[in-house]
Amino acid sequence: MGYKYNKEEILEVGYQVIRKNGYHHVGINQILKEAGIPKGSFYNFFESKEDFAKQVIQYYGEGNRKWLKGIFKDSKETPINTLKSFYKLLIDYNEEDNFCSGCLINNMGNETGRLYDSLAEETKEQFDQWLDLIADVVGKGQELGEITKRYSAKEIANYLHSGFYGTFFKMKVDRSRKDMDTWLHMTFEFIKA
Amino acid sequence: MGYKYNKEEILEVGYQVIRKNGYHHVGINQILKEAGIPKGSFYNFFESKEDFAKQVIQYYGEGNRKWLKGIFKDSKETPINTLKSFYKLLIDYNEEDNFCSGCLINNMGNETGRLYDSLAEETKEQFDQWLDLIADVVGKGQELGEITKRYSAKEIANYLHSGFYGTFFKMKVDRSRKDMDTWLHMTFEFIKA
DNA sequence: TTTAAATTAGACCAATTGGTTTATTTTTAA
DNA sequence: TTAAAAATAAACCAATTGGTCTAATTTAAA
Repeated sequence: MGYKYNKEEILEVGYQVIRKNGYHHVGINQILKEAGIPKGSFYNFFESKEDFAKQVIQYYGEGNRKWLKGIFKDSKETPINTLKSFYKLLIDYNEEDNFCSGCLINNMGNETGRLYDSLAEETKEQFDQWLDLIADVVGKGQELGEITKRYSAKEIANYLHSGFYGTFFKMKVDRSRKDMDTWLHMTFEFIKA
Repeated sequence: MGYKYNKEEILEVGYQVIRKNGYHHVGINQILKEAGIPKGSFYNFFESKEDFAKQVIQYYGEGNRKWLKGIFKDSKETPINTLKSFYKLLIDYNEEDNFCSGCLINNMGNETGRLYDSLAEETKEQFDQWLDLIADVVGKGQELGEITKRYSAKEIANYLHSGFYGTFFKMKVDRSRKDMDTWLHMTFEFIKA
C-alpha cells in the first residue's frame, strides 16, 4: 500500500471543497486539481464519486468524533455549560470561516439524503455517533438536576443538534451569527431543569 | 406577452424538480423536457439558470404566503394551536411526499446561499415574509397568555421555523417523521407561557 | 532476481453542461 | 396592410461531467 499518495490527504481536500461547494457542484477534476493527483490514482483509491463522498463523510465523522470526545472529557464546566460552550465554539468557527460552509453532514444530508442511499446511510451513521456523545453529557446534566428530565437524554441531544442545524439556513442567507446566538440562548433556557 | 407558453407553468415545473433534486443536480435540459418547451423560449423568459432559480424561489415564496394567510385566517383554534396544527400539516405533507424533498427555501439556502448572492437575497426575503405572518400569530398567542413573553414574537417565529428546518436533515437521512413529531411536541412545550 | 500485483499517469470517451445563434413564426402597433 | 417587435424553435457551441483505457512505473513476494 501507500505508494506515492496518501488517501487521507485526498479525503481532507474532498472534505474542504465539498463542505463549501456541495456535492453536485464539485467535479472529480476539481478534486484532482486541488489534491494534485492524476485521475488514475483517484480511481485506484475510490470506486466512484459517490464512493468518494461516502468516505469523505466517514472521514469527517470520525475525525470530529475524536475531537468531540476530547472537548467533553477536558471540560472544566458543568454538563449544561459544557454543551453551551461547545455550541458557542461551533458558532465561533463558522464565523471565522465567514459563514461559508456550515456542516458537511447537514449539507450532505439535505442535498443528497434522498438521492443516494449509500450517502444517506453514512450520513445518518456519523450523525448518530455524534449524538451518542452529546447524549452522554446531557445525561450527566440530568443526573445533576441541571437539565430537564421530561425528555430522554437522546431526545434532548437530538433536539440540540438538529436545532443547531436549523440555524445554518439563516446563517448562510444572512451571513451573520445573530440568529445562531439567539438560538443558543433560547434553547439552553428551554432545556434547563 | 403570453404567446404560447405560460411562464408560471415553467416556474411550477422548476419548483417541483429543483425542490426534489437540488439546484446543481438539475440541468436546463431537464427543465425544458419536463416543461415541454424549447430552449429558445426558456431563454426568452429567463436570463440564465440563476435568474430562473431566483424566480422559482419568488414564485414559491409568494404562493406559500397566500396559502399561509388563508390557513391562519380560517383557523378556528387558539393561536398556539393554530401554529401547532400548521407544523403538523407540514409534517403530514412531507410524509405524503415520502420525505423526498423538504422545503425549497431551506434547500436552496443551504445549497446556494453562500454561492450566489442573488439567490441568497431572494431566499432570505421570502423566508422573512413568511416569518412576519407566523410572528403575527405568535404575537396573538402572547397577548392571550398562551405563549411565553420572554422573547419577542419575531424571535419565537424564527425559533419555530428555523427549528423546523433543522428537522429536515434527519427526515431525509432517516426517511421518517419520528424526529419531526418529537420536535413538534418538545418545541410547543418550550414556548408555552 | 524474477514475476506478479499494485499504483501512477494521463489521454481518451460519450454524454451533458449552460448558453448562443440563426431562422421562422406569431403578435402587436402604425 | 405592413413593419417592427416579440416569441418560438432547434441546431450548434465550447467546456465540463463522471468514468475507462492502456501504458509505464513502483513495490512486494517468491
